[in-house]
Amino acid sequence: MNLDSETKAVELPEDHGDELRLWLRLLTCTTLIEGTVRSRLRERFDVTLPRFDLMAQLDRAPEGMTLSDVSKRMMVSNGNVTGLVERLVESGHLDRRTSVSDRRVQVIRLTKVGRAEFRRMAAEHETWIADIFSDLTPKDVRELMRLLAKAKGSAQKAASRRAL
Amino acid sequence: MNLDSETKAVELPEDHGDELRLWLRLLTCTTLIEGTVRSRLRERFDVTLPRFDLMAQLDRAPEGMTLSDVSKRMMVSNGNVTGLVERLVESGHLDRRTSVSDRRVQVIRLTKVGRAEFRRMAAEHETWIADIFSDLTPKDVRELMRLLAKAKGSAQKAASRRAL
DNA sequence: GCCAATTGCTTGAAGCCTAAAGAAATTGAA
DNA sequence: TTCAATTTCTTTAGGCTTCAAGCAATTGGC
Repeated sequence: MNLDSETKAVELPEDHGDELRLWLRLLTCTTLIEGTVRSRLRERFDVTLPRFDLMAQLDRAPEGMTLSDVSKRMMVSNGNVTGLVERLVESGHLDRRTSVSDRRVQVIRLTKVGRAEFRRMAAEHETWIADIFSDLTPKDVRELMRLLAKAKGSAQKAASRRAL
Repeated sequence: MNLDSETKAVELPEDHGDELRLWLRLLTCTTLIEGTVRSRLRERFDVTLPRFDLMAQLDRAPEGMTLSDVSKRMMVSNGNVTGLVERLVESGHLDRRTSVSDRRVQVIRLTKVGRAEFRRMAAEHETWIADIFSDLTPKDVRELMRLLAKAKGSAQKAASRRAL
């Protein structure tokens, strides 16, 4: 039995430098792309990224979504969604109504105008993303998808461990 | 000569769905991890993520940095840095002085207290990150690093193309 | 030296975001 | 039925963030 190795595990700090560098690189990539997308959305359509993201969620839900659904999907706070929705209703992109079966619940949908405008933006948005990743081969893309899925699973597990 | 393939390239929309899904997954991963780190920083040290990030930049620059340097490194606006620095000077973590050679320039550094506190936070922060990525093998980590580096390069090229 | 352009930073307006507290509606156990 | 617990959403305070406009200092071409 090797006492040293046991002692080591407890007393010596492990080397987590690689993971830290991975996190920083992930963050840099995302920040870079997010910034590009944000400024293009503003220049071309005078819309903010959070508004675009919210409309994207609703575009996939023709029946509408509750504010809680949106909050979970976008991984932002409830209060945040309340404000975002308020502004998008104000600008005529969203329709909001109280659920008949539960009067606490607000159901929101894209208006006709909102949907048309989103589709127009989304088409162009997709080409920006393709441009941003244009140096990656299809294999790179697949491999990144796979590894990020694994990373996501790992992060979710860690988050739920913490939540206890 | 294949006329069809030329026509296709111009008239038919290409399929960029994979790149879009990759972007969404990248964003989800980052948001998830960022949220975990933010709440742990708040719970354990009552500090915000932007403050931590700024201190991390300064920890690596014993000679100090100018606000512009910080702004570029953190990829945030100048005005943002002005406010962040203001609050961290106020709380005694940062020292700020006007450069003698150029009176427009503000040089900021960690104070003794700021550095000590950052080191304490950073040590724990590193273990959180390791925990978050604990399902990834060393090979996964290497491979992700490589592919993200490639993605970063691609995104930077796209951003500079756009800037013209 | 002069002054136009540039650089570094700050300010102000608007919007995004969180955490925490609170209001209103629903649920479910006794 | 009753009412405590839960759920859904809003509100508030504080901080983060961007963009655009503006001020002050420096630089570079003449």
